[in-house]
Amino acid sequence: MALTVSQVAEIAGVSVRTLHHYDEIGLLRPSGRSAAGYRLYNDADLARLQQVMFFRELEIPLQEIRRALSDPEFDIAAALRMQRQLLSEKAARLHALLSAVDAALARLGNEEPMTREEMIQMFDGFDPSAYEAEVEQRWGQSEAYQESKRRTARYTKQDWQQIKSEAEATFARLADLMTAGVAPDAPEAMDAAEAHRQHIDRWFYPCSHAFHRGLGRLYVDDPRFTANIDKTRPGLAAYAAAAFAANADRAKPPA
Amino acid sequence: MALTVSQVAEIAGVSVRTLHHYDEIGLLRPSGRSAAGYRLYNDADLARLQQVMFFRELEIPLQEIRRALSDPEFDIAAALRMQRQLLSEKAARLHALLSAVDAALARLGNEEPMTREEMIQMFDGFDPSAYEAEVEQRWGQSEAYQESKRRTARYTKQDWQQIKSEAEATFARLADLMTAGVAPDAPEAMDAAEAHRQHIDRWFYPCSHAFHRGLGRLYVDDPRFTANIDKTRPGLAAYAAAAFAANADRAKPPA
DNA sequence: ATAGCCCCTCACGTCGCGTGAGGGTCAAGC
DNA sequence: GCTTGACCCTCACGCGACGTGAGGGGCTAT
Repeated sequence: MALTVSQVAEIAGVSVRTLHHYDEIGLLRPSGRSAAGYRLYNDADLARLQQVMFFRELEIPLQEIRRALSDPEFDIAAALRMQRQLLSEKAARLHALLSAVDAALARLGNEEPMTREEMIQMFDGFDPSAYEAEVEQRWGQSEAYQESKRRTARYTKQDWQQIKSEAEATFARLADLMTAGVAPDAPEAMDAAEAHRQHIDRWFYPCSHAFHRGLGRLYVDDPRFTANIDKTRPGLAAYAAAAFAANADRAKPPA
Repeated sequence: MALTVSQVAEIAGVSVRTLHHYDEIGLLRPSGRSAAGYRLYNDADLARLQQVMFFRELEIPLQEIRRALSDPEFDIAAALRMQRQLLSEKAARLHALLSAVDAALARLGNEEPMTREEMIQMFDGFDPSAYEAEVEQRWGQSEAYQESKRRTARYTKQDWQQIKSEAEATFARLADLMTAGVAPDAPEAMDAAEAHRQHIDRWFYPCSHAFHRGLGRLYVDDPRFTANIDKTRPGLAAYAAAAFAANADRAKPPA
């Protein structure tokens, strides 16, 4: 019943070198050796290899796998949850990439052999250079800002169009409410604020209610934002800020 | 307008070391140096960095990116298609992993602290040991077989259920056509054959029309396959083989 | 006894950087 | 004019999970 390296390798679909490696780092030591020093694996070794491969497939570092398998107290659930989180982020990133590639291919299909410059256009569908430096100062190295930069770098032109129209829609909704004389802490206004928060959360960075309230303040404090927003309707920036704050209070009432 | 490493790093969201590295390997050499030897990047350099980051995000090796950017004849479309394929496979794999993790977590939530052995069960939802040796002989070390082994090792129990029901559906479709007296080279039969081919292609290995034809032959030549398929309806294996061949001819007519 | 395939142990290579070590540069404040 | 601190430079080793020989022994069959 004792199997040699190549047999185990074949069964498990890994390379011989991989088995050597796992032996070296103490992740999977064969239970026996032949007289000539050949590694000999029994059923228990195979079972352990299965476990190793499971965790490896989840992209858990080998060292951690080793610890996990040796520690009977190891919290598998916690590890799985962490890993799940990591995997779903990776998946989301992959989907964004796929649509970026599709967009690129679509263009390639239609017209002339798209230049590389055109391709890049997809990636700077908006012009960050004007605001970027100052935004940086205000938001500093905040997590949110970093995350936003990471995310936005990946959006395609199509994405940007959708983002823009969505953003306009939420502000239009707020503008209508304002014109109708609805108070910014009315439920409808708060709902519109919430829609905006989710928009940010979806497209830019994880946006808590508290953070959203801060964003509202920025809209009135920073003349560039104020000017841009008040183009839709004068006073909208202040109205939006009040609605954001009310919505934040609704979610987590002030102490 | 000339930027130093840290400025470029900040803008692009990469590390200084990364820029050093890209310089070292000739992927992105700054267009200038200051008197003191500082790297100085201009707008063209930034543009090139954008391109590099685009391809890098697609997980293309840096060396290939370098070649791509230096070769004006480089077929971007082909590269994108290849990369798309690769990415979508990765995404599929990730989703399988996610559901595997979810399944594991679900069990963990309910019952006793699930044993590792239970966890592994997910991974051998089917029993390949019975056929494996012989299949190996027939298909030998073929690329397809290796690829299939690699892929199938990763499917979860859920996946297998879906695969199984999909497979049954395609064979049921063929069985219906056969009973209805439709010729195996009729369009409907060829469409059903094509559905089966895509099923294989999706779940097991890249399955060309030619390869699919060979698969059909295997279904009639190998009594184990024949018996299993003819359980649904006697003669179905032969009918399927004929339909596969017809479908292959349709895709690429015989010389 | 020879051939051919298996096995072993070093040990260096790969990729995309991270992370110092050791030292020069530059603008600002004292 | 000198120090401070934030930049910049060039080596050069480290990492993670193996790949890929090199050099040598073992096993089995003809």
